[in-house]
Amino acid sequence: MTDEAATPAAAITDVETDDAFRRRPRQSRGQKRVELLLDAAADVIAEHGIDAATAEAIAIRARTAKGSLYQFFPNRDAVLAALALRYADEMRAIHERAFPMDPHGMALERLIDRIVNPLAEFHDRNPAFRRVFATIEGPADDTRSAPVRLRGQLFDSFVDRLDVLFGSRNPKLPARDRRRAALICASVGQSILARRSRAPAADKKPLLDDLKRMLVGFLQPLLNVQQARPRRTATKRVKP
Amino acid sequence: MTDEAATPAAAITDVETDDAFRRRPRQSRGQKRVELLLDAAADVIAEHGIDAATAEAIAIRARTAKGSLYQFFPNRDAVLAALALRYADEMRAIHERAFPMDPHGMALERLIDRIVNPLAEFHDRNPAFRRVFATIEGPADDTRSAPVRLRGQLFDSFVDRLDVLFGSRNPKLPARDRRRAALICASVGQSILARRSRAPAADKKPLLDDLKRMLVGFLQPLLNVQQARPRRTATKRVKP
Amino acid sequence: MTDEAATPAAAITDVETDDAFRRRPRQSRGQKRVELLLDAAADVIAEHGIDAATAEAIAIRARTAKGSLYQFFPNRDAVLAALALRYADEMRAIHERAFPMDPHGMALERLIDRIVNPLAEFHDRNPAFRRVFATIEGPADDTRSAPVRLRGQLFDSFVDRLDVLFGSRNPKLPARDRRRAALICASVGQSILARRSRAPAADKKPLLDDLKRMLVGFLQPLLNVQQARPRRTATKRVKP
Amino acid sequence: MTDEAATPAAAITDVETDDAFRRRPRQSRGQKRVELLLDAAADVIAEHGIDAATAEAIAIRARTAKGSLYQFFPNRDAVLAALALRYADEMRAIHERAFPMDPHGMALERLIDRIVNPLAEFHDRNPAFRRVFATIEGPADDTRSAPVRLRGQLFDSFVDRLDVLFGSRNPKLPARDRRRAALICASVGQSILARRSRAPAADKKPLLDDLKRMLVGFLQPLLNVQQARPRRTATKRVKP
DNA sequence: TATGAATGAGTGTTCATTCAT
DNA sequence: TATGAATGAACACTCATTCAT
Repeated sequence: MTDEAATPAAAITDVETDDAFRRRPRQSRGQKRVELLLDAAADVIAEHGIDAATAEAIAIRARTAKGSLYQFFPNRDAVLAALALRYADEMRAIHERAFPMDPHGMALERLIDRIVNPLAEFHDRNPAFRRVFATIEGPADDTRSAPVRLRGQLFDSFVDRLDVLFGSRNPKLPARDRRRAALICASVGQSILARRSRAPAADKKPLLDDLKRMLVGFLQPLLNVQQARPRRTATKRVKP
Repeated sequence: MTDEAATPAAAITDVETDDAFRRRPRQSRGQKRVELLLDAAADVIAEHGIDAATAEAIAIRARTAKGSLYQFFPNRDAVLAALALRYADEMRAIHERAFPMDPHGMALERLIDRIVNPLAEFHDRNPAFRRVFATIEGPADDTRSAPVRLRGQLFDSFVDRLDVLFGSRNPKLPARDRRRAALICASVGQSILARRSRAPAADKKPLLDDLKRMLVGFLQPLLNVQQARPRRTATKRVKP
Repeated sequence: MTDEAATPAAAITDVETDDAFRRRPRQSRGQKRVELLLDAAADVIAEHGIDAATAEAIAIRARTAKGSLYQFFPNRDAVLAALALRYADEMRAIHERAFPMDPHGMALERLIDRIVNPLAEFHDRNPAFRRVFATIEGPADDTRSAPVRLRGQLFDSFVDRLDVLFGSRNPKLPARDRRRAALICASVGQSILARRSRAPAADKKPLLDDLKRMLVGFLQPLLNVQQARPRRTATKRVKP
Repeated sequence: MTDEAATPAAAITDVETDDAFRRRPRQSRGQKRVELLLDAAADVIAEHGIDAATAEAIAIRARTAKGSLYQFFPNRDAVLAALALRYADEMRAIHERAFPMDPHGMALERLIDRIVNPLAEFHDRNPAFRRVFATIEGPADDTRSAPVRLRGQLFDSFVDRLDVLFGSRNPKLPARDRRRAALICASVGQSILARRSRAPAADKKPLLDDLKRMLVGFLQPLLNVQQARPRRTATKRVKP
């Protein structure tokens, strides 16, 4: 179980670790500057989109000289890649907490709550994330840019997690169906959560409820086959 | 009824009609050239992404001189806008056929089939569409480019259509809930259809079925309330 | 004989023909602009050295916008490569005239005159050539720049020519010695001619004479072994 | 005699003495650091060319911080200038040993051996020297960099030495011819020695022999006039 | 003092748009 | 009118040099 969960988690973090930095900053000043630059990049992306996140725009936003950016990053894409990595790290932490060790004893609704709620909060908190990394666009070109590649890896690792989870919930479910269900849930979740974050405050709660209801409705027939489980003596039926 | 459908349809087409063309070509010669350019733009976008759709790339793909492009379009964005318009036109035709005059007598499943199937086919046929226009990213900046604006308008008009449809299916449904349901369906549909088009052939059918099942499950409680009333006693057909 | 001469001649011209141009200019205007740019590059190099031949400096010198340079050349190095090609073409013409079809009947002094004189004139006329292409620096790095590569190829093809010539003069001369002699003559010639072109006018003639005397002295023992040739009936000893 | 030799020797060393060092390091510690930096610069130049010898590359190669470089040198050119000075010092030592006190009693061949051999060895040992300082390119611009200026001075001082030497060998030789001969010998020597150092091992000895033979042949008529006097009648010496 | 971060002018390159032919 | 050249503003990236720690 731990292993199953560990693999995809690692997949997130190992993304592009190699050349993400031109040189790892050795003075605390540099560490701070790197964070500043990533924050600046996120701000620019959030406000003006990824195409506006030029080296200069990022530098200006970070109140830094353009050259400083290249002290730590080999090129502009590396900044975005590092930003993605930072998101990936936080994502991993969220996943680690969200995906329960033993999901068998948990009602589907609660399970979904546990996963969806922190993701919703994450989307709310990171406009740049939803703007760049919560997109559907797929690979069609060899000149893939780092952010696009990372976006795919982030998504895939989330699908992996769901895949494993669904498998442990219903081992009878054929692998193909399981993976497809995972893909759909990830896709729908990403899509609705991104939209929800931009919705007026009044719609946020209902949108989240609707998403959950949709996922429950979709997953129920796939995962709850073994409804009458023997080890539950007392009633306490989580779901009627 | 016709009106209800016409309004959002018009919304799609009237988008940017004013300056989209520098000079509306009346001769079929020019018309053909425009179509060629739009085809070329779509091809380039499909293969290399929107950033690669430079004026020169489009012209080369269309086997035309760069200058000719500006004979018909005031600027590069106008090309993309025109492409979006062309998609919008086809979309409108699809909607016109898909959204039935009298949806009352139609089972929800059939209704969804009617709308989703042609859209799925449309996504399959237009890789450039899903690559650029089937994205979530929303407006956040004044310097927004035409394609982004149009993408939003396309989406909104689809939501409008669904909104109207849902309203005619269940007039009791509060406007706010209705619109939200429409938004969710549009968002989910777009997301899954775009992904489906890039999926391996074997997955295409199941993905479509899953999407439909998901939508039915989500809409059933919202739209089928009135149907159940007369035959309430016996059957309880809601979910076999 | 014709073949032997043709091979190295071709070697000069085939240098980098492929991507020297981003796009071959199709209007006569463009042709002129290309020539202008090459002239400008040559001027800048002649006056300020190759490091000063920046894209901007060349453009300014050619009274052109910086961007125009990239209309015809894929990058800055390609300009220098094209310049080298132009030199190579002229060189080839010079060689074609200088290297006689049948050198057997010609005194060594005359042979050398025929080769050295036009080269001296060429060096005089092309300061940029001697500044960049008449240098010794050899390969030591993979990131070879086009001009350096071309410089080597130009030199090598000249050595090839001499090699062939020496071989036809004295077939008994071992290939290794022949090639070495060719290398030395080319190297010495290049070195002295470049220096001569920068010398005060009064020194130009004596420097040329000295170079020739040096070459004659060096080559005499290698090439004139078969001194008593039967087909020369009358005395008319060109060189005692 | 000592004076004659001393003047050009001094000329080599006095070059740029003033500002070459920002602060002349008195502690052996600093001295060592300076030597390390110069070694590093030479290495980088030898391996990747002078353009690659950036302040950072040199510092990294010297396992030093970039800032330390500026502790000892006012700017990057000063590093190269100091390197040139170091070469000049070694050169001067070589010259001091090579240029005999009384060359009158020495055969021309031995004289040339004495000068050429250590220079050949020096070229072999110092790839950076031949890469940067053994070039023909002459001054033509005020913005000339220190290395170029120094390269010229090194060469000139060698010419001076030869000039003096030739004068002492044949006082009758007109100053103009003498200086020209010195120039030619220096130029040819530099050119061939640089090439020889990059030649395959098997060619090194023959190339050196050829160079010597060439120089002997060239200088014989100019310097050995007084020796030939007694046997003038018969032989018809090649060029009196 | 030694280290490595900060700075910004400069260079190569792209590309939308205009213009001459 | 169609073609492709001309233009210049923008952007990515480098590197000598200065500065804070």
